[in-house]
Amino acid sequence: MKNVDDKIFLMHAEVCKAMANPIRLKILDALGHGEQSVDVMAKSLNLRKANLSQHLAVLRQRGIVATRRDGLHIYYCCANSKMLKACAILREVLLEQLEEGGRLTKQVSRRG
Amino acid sequence: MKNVDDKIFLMHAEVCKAMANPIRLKILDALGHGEQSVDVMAKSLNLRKANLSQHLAVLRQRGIVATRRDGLHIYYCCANSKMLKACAILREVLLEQLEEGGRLTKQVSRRG
DNA sequence: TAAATAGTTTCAATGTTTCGAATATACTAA
DNA sequence: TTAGTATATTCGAAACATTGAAACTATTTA
Repeated sequence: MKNVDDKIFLMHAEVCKAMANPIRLKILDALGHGEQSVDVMAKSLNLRKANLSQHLAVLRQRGIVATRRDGLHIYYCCANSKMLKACAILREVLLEQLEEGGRLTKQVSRRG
Repeated sequence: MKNVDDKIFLMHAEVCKAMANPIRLKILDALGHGEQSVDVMAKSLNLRKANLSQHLAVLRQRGIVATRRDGLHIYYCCANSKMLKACAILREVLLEQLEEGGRLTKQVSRRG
């Protein structure tokens, strides 16, 4: 049997794969503010329902989001706030990089 | 021009893509303990050099690792410790899920 | 300079992800 | 039961990722 570390690396890669799409990251970001129905998300993110549903399925399969049905509507929420925390840290780094990049670009154009 | 948020979601997805592979996560984990040469990593991770180099290129292109040459050797290190922090949080969640799963399995088999 | 070592890149085969379109399922109301 | 709304699944095509093998570049040493 495979050891626990290898299993964790595999699971970790699966989670990253699930997050490796800008639409799915927007979905997670939206769910960070509270649960939402597919319908509402489709409108606010401007996506076809079928496509949104496919992305939600990916997140569901990896246990990143959880669902609750209420009548016709299915409400999605983030399954674990620590995952949002991990996302937030990465975004922090990227924002820094973006700012850094902007500053460098300005310096270069000032020189050119 | 695309707005900053969209750009961040795209960059974030790129970073997740780069991390969405168990080999690359093992590489990052190894680099968490300090810089290492390709040669040493190839041996410790039991990978062909060409393949390791391909994975390192993915991490390099996304700015996740940085390099330094010293003579014949090229040393890789993690470019930003916050990224390791984000990885650590995700692994924490996954370890919890794995433990939770194990506990449930035991309960089920006790009942069965 | 040639040979050796460390690392990278390119190519082609194979596998995976993404999407829209069509189809299917779950629930509600008439 | 039928119709209607909300969501999910399946399929096929295009785009993308992963791999080993071979060819390539950079550095050191003789």
